[in-house]
Amino acid sequence: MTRLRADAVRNRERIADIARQLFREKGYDAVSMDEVAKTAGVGVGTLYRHFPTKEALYDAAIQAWVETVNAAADKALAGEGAPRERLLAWFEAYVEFLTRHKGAAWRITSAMGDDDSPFAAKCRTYLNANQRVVDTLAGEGALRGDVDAMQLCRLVGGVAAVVDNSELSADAARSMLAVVADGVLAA
Amino acid sequence: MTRLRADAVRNRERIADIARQLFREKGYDAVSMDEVAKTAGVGVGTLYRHFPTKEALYDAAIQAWVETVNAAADKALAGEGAPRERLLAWFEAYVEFLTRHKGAAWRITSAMGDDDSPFAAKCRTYLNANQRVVDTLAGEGALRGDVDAMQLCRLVGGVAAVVDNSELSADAARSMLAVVADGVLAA
DNA sequence: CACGATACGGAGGGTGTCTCCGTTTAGCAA
DNA sequence: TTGCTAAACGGAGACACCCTCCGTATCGTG
Repeated sequence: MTRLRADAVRNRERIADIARQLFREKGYDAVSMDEVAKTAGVGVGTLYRHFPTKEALYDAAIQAWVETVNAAADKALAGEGAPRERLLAWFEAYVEFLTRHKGAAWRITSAMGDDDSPFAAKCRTYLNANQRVVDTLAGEGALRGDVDAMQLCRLVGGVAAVVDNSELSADAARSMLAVVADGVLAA
Repeated sequence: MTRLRADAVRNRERIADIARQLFREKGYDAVSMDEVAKTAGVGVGTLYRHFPTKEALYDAAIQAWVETVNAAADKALAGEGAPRERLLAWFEAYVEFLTRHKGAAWRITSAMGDDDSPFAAKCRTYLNANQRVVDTLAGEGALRGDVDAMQLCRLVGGVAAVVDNSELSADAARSMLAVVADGVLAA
């Protein structure tokens, strides 16, 4: 295992930073690899040396915020409110995560259950967080028997994708999430 | 208003037929306009004379089945069962419609509320059908007060998109739809 | 049958992802 | 410091996609 050259490390980080900004402002489709390269002041060859595909670059660009998802789940669950409030708090946090980068919600939710996707690692993290939520609330007897974490990922991810795509208001998102919450909570 | 030439009509129909088959088998992205043209035995210019964009061709290709959606809504509502059964029957029919062509569910659900989309007409039809379902069940006092048809289109469309994309089983679809149904039915 | 309006075909323009390879440079060793 | 080699760089260009343009062929009417 040979060390990475210093200039390579610098470039990799600058590229990921630039890409993060661009993707965040414009969304996945509206940013071309040429644009990322030009903005970062490197050739496209350099881009592809560091990130084998555009999706891999995207994955790296949106990496940082994924790592706080578990903390967010804990925070939502730790509240004192009724199960419904805590579940909704988690749902809203989850949607907020997924919609932080335009186009990410659908891409990630699409990749759920696909081990070959560049987003597979992120999906596992999300699935895990949802699993903890399910376990906690089920332990309190607050959920219907047949709720599982993957299903929740898909339901809430689907809502997030629609909210992101149609640029719906937070209120509209909340009322859709309330439907899902009421559907999984014990009657 | 001059008449259409006979060969033009023939070509238009053959193109739409071929496109329907191809899109249905492979999904929107995996079919190129060149492929449609070659398979139909025409030049791409002819394609674009009849359909101004790929999305317009897609819209035409999936047209036929849309026209039966109102009948499907009536049929689902006409049943004798409890509101929950009838609502679920409608949801399943709706998802079955949207997933009949790979990739259509997300495209159409994305276009909800966008009057400029090539799918705007389809969206209105779908919205209408959902509105009738909402009106009927609300008339029976079976729904929560704040349910509206657009929200339902988005929720069920989101589920359809995920089901289509991840090629989920009918059972998996049903259990997700049950969550949505329980979330909108009066407690 | 002749002729004008209509339709056809496919080369090619513009843009996107990704590859290939000649050139440059970092970093170590003498 | 200097020389050398493996690593990294840059950007031309291959390939695929959607779509346009215009010269050619065809329909259908007078």
